[in-house]
Amino acid sequence: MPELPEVETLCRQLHESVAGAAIKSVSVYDKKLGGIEPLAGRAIRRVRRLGKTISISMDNGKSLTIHLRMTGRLFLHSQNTKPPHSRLRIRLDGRNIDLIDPRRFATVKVLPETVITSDNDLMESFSLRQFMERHARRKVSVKTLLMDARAFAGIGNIYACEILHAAGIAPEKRADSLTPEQWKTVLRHARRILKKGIQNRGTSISDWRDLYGRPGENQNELKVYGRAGKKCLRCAGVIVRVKQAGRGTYCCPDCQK
DNA sequence: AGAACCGCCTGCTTGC
DNA sequence: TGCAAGCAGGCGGTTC
Repeated sequence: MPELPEVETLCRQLHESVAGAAIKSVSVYDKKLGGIEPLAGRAIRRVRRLGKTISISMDNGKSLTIHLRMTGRLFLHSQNTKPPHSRLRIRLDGRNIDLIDPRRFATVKVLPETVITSDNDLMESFSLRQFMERHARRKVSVKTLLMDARAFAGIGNIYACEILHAAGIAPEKRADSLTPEQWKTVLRHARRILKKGIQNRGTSISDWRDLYGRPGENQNELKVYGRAGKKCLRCAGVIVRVKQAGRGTYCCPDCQK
């Protein structure tokens, strides 16, 4: 599932490959996506990430925004054939960007370009003071808070599990019970883990692929996610999988307190 | 107001 | 072997 590192990978690759290109046409293959206003003739200016959203800004002051949700991918290719589960195609000069999405949760919109200043993105600007004021006293679990898009941009289930394991904090621990020092520890590990995820072009635990169809390499770095029953890599414990707020959560009961 | 829960989807896994 | 049920989960909307 695409989280911050996966979406950042796609945005960097898109910007590198298609900035300056002109859109020839856009085809929507899935009615569920709804109508997209015409984009033919527009030139792509830049591609950037806003949380987990991909924003492709064009030369008319609007931006094509894509959210991949669970199983969405973008695939840049030059074939005429339609890949399985392709829901939308953006045609450029001799190249296509296909939105591939088996579960059909992804969303696509054309929105006016807005100057958005996010203050909750650990890879961009993040205000610790504002975070402490707004969220540190909340009664939700620390894992739920890590995955709350208002508190942190782009952190999903896999990276939340990894961050809490690295920080030695139990996922069900209440957010309001962490000291400022513990939050600093969490944020330090979060930055490190997200950065490494980007360097590794994402975590290909199931069907994640980058813009060119290549798997990422960050699955080799995972310390807890998907490792139920295996030995903890930090201590002598055994990783368990528990259900928390409806999501599979991996942690080590011995070294996460 | 804040926290918990629901439903959207479909491919894969599990159990009989 | 085959088929149905169970499961996965981001996030907007609804309910408590």
